[in-house]
Amino acid sequence: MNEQFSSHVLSWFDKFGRKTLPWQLNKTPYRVWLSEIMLQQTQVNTVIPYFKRFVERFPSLPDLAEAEQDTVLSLWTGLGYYARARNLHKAAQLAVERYDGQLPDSQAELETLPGIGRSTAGAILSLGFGKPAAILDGNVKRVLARYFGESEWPGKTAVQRSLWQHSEALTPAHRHDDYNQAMMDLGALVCTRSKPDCQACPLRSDCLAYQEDTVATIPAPKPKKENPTRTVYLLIQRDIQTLSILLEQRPATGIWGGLWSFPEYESKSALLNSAPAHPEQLIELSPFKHVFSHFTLHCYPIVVDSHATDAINERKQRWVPLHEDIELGYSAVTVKLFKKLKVLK
DNA sequence: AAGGCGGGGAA
DNA sequence: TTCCCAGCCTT
Repeated sequence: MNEQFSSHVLSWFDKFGRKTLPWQLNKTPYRVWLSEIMLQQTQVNTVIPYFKRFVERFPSLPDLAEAEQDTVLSLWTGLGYYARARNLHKAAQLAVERYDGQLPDSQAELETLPGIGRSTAGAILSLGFGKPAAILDGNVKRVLARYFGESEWPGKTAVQRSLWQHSEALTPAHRHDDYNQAMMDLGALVCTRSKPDCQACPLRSDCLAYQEDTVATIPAPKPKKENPTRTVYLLIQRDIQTLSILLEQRPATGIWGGLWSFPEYESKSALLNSAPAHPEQLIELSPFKHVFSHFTLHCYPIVVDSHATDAINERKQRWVPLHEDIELGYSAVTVKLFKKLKVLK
């Protein structure tokens, strides 16, 4: 029964699976790990150029461990979910300390490293080390939820547990790596969230959702809650002589952790209180919204022109030249505003 | 313009 | 165990 499932999946993989993604070439545990972290919340096509830049700069795990965090974050700029980059960097350093610069090859040890959970550990073991292990990423979750006609939201603890059991039971001992890749490919290419191509699916004949015509409603959507609004005033302090901008590094944890951003204030008056006393010019840029999944940020950027002074308070700050690429991590909002500033006279 | 994606760490 | 993180892509 389970053998039939995996043999259907593997036959499909032989014909249609992806076999030449950048991380599938010169395959090593390090490259598999890096790709899995990048792919955690980001789609393949977005990841590819980031992955290539990253491995070119850091060909091996010790190279990554030795790097400055700012450099790591700069290579992550635009990819989002920056905690992934901080955890990746930390995990590389731990692997150097504990495992002589190698990734460990057991599920339990892998899961002690920050950023590596059950599914990512399984992927590293199976794809990177060739050891049998099960995975359950979003693609696999969707395929299994439909195959077993799971009508409840897959994020629920009980459903999650059940899907993991199915995944463990179905993962074959032989060709587990191809099987795992196949399940991810199936979810990404055939069993897509909307408009799945059931006619092309090797599991069609036994898929409960297909039989019961519930493919369109599985997986059930995540229960949603309202999206609150926050407002920030961004102080863009500009040195008109050198065309440098004063940025500050955010705290190591939390939103945009470790990235370099404009100082934030709750109100315009608070911002002006911290700005130079007699600015030469004060420009209020157009406010804009930045939407996150759990809140919407209303941004009010205010450019204050002055001559460079020392850091205005005890926060960690530095002047960054507008027209040079410094290796620092920035959020998309910062990148967006830098672009605006470059064309602002 | 709105909603989905998605695994892991903190609370 | 629940809640929170956070930007790109598809619809």
